[in-house]
Amino acid sequence: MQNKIFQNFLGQKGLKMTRERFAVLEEVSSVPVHFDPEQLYARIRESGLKASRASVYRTLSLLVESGLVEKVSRSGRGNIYEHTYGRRHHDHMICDICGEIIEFYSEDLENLQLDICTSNNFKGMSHTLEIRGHCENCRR
Amino acid sequence: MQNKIFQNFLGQKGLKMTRERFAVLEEVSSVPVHFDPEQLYARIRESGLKASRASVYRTLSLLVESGLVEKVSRSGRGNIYEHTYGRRHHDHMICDICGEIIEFYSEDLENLQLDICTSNNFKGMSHTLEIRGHCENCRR
DNA sequence: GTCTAATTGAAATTAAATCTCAATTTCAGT
DNA sequence: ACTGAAATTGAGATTTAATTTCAATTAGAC
Repeated sequence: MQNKIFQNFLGQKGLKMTRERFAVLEEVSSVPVHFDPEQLYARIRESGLKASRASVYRTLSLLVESGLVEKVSRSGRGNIYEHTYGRRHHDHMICDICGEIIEFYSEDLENLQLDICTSNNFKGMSHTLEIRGHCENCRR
Repeated sequence: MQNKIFQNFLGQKGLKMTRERFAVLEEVSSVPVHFDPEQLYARIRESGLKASRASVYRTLSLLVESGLVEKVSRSGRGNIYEHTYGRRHHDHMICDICGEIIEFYSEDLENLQLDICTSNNFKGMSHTLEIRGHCENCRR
């Protein structure tokens, strides 16, 4: 599972699996799917776990590198991350009014992007598609 | 042209066309297509024009609202904007290595997004697609 | 020209994220 | 289990981006 994955990732890079890194991964698993670093830090403090703000940010970067977490958006002030372990890739619609985040996935969309990368001789590693507008509820 | 457009926009909102706002729009027109607010501010200082940092940020928001400027990305630290007057919508590939920004446009991609919005009962107003990876030059 | 509401700018403030560096911890090699 | 080198940590300082404050100024309707 994800602990093993993270441990392998760290091993490959000659990094150590510390108590703090474990705590961050632990909390990432229990936090809502979309979260921001400060939220995560606050929750770690509340739960018995321990990791400084610096470690939270540092570990978050490693988790992104390892593929367990993705940076979702930078619409507002800070970054929003999401826990991606066991969830397939998807993109987001964000309601400008109520802030709701709707996830969607389209095979066609993914393929189209691959084609576009190919024809530009670009090696696409990741992407973010964010559609902003008004959600179902706010359309009235 | 764009001055008129901005003026109309301001008029409609009961806002005033000030020297400072004019200066910002002026400089947006001469700056490279992709720019960040601090760059813009620096260039305004250099040229004879005058507008405080606060006014630059404030005006930039208005320009986005008016449609003359778009927020492109928030990949790194600050926001990147682009001047969109007279240019059609497009998306971006950003090289993780050298930072190069490649623009692209795909009718199919746009249509696909429309379909996706429709089937989610979402009224899409704008979107940002950012593909990150390695550009042609950096692939070796 | 007058008047009022909008706007400005300098500096303080907020907020997110990163950096510093002495003290601590991990873990590979024994 | 012990040791030592190298990685990691945390508290607080720092950086950077952006926003806010508010008294003084200015635009523009009348």
